[in-house]
Amino acid sequence: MGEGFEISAKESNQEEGEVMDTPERSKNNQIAASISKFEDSPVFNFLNSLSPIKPVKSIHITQTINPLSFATLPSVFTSPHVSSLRESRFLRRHQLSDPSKPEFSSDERSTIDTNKVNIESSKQSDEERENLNQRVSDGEVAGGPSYDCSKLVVESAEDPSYDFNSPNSGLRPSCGLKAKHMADYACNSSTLVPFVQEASQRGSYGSEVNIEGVSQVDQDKDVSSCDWENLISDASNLLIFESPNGTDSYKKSTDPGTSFYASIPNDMQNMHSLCAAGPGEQAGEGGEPEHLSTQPGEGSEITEIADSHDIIAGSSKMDYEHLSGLYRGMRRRCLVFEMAGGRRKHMDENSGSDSSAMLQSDGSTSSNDQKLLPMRTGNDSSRRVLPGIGLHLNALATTPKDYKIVNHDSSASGRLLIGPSTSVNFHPSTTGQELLNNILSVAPSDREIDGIDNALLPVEDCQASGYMANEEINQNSPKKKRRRVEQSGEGEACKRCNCKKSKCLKLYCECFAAGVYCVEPCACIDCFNKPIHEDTVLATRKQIESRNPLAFAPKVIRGPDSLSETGDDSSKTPASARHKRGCNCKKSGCLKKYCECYQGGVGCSINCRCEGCKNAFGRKDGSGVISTEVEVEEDETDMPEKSMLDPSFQNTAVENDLEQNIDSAPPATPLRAGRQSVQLPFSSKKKPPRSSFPSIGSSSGIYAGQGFGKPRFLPPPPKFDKHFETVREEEMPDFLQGGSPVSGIKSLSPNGKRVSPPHGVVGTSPGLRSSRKLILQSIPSFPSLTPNQ
DNA sequence: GAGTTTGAAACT
DNA sequence: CAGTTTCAAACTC
Repeated sequence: MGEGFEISAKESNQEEGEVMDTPERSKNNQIAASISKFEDSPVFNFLNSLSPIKPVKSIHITQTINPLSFATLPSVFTSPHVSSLRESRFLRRHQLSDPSKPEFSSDERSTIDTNKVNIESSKQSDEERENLNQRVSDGEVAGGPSYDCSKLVVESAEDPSYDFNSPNSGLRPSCGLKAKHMADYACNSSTLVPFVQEASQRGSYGSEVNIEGVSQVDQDKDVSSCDWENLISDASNLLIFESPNGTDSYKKSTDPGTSFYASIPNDMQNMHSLCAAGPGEQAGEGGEPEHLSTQPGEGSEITEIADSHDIIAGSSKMDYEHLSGLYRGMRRRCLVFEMAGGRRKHMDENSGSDSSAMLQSDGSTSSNDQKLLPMRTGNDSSRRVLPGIGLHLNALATTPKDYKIVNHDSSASGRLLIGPSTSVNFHPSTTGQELLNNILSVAPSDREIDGIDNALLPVEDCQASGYMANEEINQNSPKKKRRRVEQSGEGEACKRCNCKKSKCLKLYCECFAAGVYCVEPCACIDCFNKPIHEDTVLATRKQIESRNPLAFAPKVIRGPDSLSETGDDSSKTPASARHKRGCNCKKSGCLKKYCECYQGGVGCSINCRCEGCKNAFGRKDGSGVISTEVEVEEDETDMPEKSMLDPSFQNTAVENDLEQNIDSAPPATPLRAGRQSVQLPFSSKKKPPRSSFPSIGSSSGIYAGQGFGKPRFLPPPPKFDKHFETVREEEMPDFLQGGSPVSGIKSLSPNGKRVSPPHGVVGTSPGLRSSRKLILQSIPSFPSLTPNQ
């Protein structure tokens, strides 16, 4: 690994120049090359020794960590791309690494990536790009020089992909491939390659991972000494500690080259071919984001694998499709924002031609995801750097490269920034195949880039994502659109606005609020929320952020507790989630979508100033689920509604009910009493604790993640989907997580009824408990966040 | 499809 | 920070 990688790096350096290597490295590389011969055997041994260990760690770590840290991790990008498989291993690394990553990985990789991009851009002409795009669409991997990388990825990926199926196979082969590819292609993509390799290796489950880490270690150590034992011991250490760097590198690698996805493969076959490439890239690009999202654990890993696998294999494993679909959604969200940023850069660098480049690289990866998501994590590092708050815009501004163009084109409408919300994807029923179908159908033949703006991403997600797609696309009427969206369950991802006066540059605009560009389906007038007006959009976002840093942050925050504790339930149960600011409903009883809490599928919390809260998902009181009781009590009028609930909600409501075990109890506790009364949040069950950990349940901001150092993707506000919520938690932006959602954000006590403690945690109960919560929350949340970032 | 209601966002 | 206005979604007819 190390050799191949280094070699590639050298070559790349020649071409690209510079970036890759520091003098030390070059030396190390040379040395390593010489040493490598010797090392092989020892290294392998070393790896072998290591590999067993890691798996164990990985497993445990994932489980333990995921709940708390993962949310952060995923956001980090860190190793995510590596893959679900890796995650287990890297879990620690990620956390540890995250901090380190920025330095090491970000610098080198980012630079490399940029170089690549530039190179590619310079090399490729627009025509070539177009050709590539077409190829990609066709399923062919692009052949251009820049594209070579993609090929490499593909090839290497293939093995891995298969490996995924059979974990055992493949590690070394992949390595060999890597080396070859690296040497042969000597593409700028060197970064990519490593990444791919890693991905593939990881896919193989691990031993490979060790290798990677080892390779790095080897480099460092080779120079100094040949003592294998020492190396091994060191390596082991390194693996643990340094691994982060490795992960970083992976991330980096993924970001740059991989960042670009081919827009969409038309055919399954194409898919397959693309998929072959895809794993690497996807893993690489999406990988981070994906991982971020996926980190959750074994299950996540599996899903990811499945995704990659599916994509890669093209295999059409239907089984995985669903999962993949989910992930895709996840990825998209994440990707989107990242994309946005990355994309823009990319565009800038490439001078707009990027799309092709992106396509190429992406194309290779093109998997369903790609189609769906144009996004790529792209250069996470750069993004990470961005200080911005999590706003998507920020992310965009900062990380132009990431943006991907979704070419979708058309059919759909346009381009959307992918919203976090692609919640649709998550919907169980449709997900996989539908998405694929949609995607396929949608196949973006067009990729014409309007320009940089376009780069931003047209997200297909809405359309692709789901149910919505076809219908929505066709339909223009805002109402229909909305409803569809709701029905689809998507909440925000595919939002369609109908703004008349706000120019879609205010939070009134759902699209804007979600960090997404308005698309055709939108019925907005005078819309400035389009790629063309990117500058304006970004500026506006900044202004809004300056006013309220969390303006674009997910509105719904999930309590970590729920995650860890409740586990399944928590993820599902809305109860754990809370609206960051809380609602202020006066007349709706929090039983209609007017209520953001209700709309987000979460219960009202202390932060809420609502009157007569009947929120079926949970009252302020913390009475938790409530539902019926409350409703019964006060709302006689509302009752019908409750039962009815919005169609869109029904699903969620049902789920919630199941999860929450809604108190069907009619008795209604007087709404107010419950609410205000502060029934103990804790009493309600999980709420208090949940609140304590702020996890973001839904997120409105697509971009958001990036803004904060890490590119977290805020999941779209899942207004309806709870699935999202669970996922989101993981995805939650670090900052969000760190701070108690509510507390951190704002203490709401407008009315003074309830004041969230300063730090706010969300604490449901005012009073003493709140204090407790604060402590707990504050502590866990922040720490976790920082490390990753 | 038009009009009303609602509550968040924006403004003062 | 509080009150008011603006806005667009949600809802109703």
